Amino acid sequence: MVRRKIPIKKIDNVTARQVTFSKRKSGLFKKARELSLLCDSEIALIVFSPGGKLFDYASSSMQKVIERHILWSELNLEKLDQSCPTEQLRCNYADLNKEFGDRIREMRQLNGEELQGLALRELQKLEERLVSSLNRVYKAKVENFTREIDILKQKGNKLMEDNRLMKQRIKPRNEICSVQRHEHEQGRSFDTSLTLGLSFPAGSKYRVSEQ
Amino acid sequence: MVRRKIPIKKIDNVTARQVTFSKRKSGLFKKARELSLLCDSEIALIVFSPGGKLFDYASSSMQKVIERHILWSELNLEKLDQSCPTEQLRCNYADLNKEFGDRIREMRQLNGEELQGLALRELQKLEERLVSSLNRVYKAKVENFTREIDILKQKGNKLMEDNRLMKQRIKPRNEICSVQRHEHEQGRSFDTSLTLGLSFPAGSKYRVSEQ
DNA sequence: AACTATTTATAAGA
DNA sequence: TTCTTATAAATAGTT
Repeated sequence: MVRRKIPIKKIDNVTARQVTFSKRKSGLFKKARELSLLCDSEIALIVFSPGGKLFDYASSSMQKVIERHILWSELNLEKLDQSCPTEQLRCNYADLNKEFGDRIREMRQLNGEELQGLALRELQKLEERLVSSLNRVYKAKVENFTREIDILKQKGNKLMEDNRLMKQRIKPRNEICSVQRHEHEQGRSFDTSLTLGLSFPAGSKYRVSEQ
Repeated sequence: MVRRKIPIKKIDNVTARQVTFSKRKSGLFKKARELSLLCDSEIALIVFSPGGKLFDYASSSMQKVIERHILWSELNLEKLDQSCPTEQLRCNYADLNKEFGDRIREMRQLNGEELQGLALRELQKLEERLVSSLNRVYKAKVENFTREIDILKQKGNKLMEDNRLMKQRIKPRNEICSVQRHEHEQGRSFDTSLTLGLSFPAGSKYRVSEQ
């Protein structure tokens, strides 16, 4: 783009490539910052150098932008209905979808310069509501997972208590009881010996944000 | 940047802002594509318009770049050791960390033009190995979660079987047995009634990729 | 890192 | 929206 125009294809010379990368990277990040400021738009930029080093920029936070991107990707692909497990959640999503359609149709009927800005604000509000609702759906999923484990533990503890009581009734008669094959496990609380961290790294840094 | 220089702050006029957004967005995406091609670097760009519309670009795939970003963020922040649950996984990470340090030191001792390219390739290989190892660590975590649930179910089933056997021993004697308070639960397989989908949307589209 | 000749990007206007 | 154009900004090659 200057002393001589260069073709846009991989630069073979390693040194020249490194220099160009450094220069153009600065330019790209500057442009990203400027667009974000000038137009008040949310932007994320991730760049890995040819050497594998990471450079990034996010107008708000990388986590936020990536989450928003995930939400919009799922919305656009209309794939959520497949991954929505319980009836309750399915309804939740179906309602949102219907509402979204209704609103879009409503707004299509509006005309005139003045109403365009209004429609835009309506769309933004609608988006906010969708994002917030989807976040609630995701949180419900995570809660379900945790709940399953809790319920399993509870049921296990009840069974152990029953077991213990029945044993007390049987033992005094000094019977050889086939169920004692698991005795070594009795008396411990019903739990596994596994100490678990997070199920997925996203669970720490990239979890769905609180509403 | 032209007929007149404009200050880099939010453009108040809505129309002007939309026009500027459209123009600069094109420029930004063009620059991102060019940098990716010229320097063979992995790039992702996410832009939300002031109206909330999504535009994105990724040199490979958005999923890949975001995953690589997550891995590198965790590496850079050196937070993994805190979220690494089992001793085995902790060792895994510690070893990788040590190896990384050793290799860096090794390469720092190298000199000369010719060796720089070699060192760069070494770094890239090393990066690949780190990414692959971290992927294995994350997969292990997910497996642990699933295993915990399986073990809980297994233990529950064993206890239920014991319970049933003991009951058979007690019942013939026609005793009033306090443990029958849970009888309505007997006979079912040990499980919850919850039908679970994914624990997190990331689990589908943004899960750690297979190695 | 600096310089600078050119190419690109783009703000304002049509 | 799209084009035109005057100018600002970015940058390839050089030092």
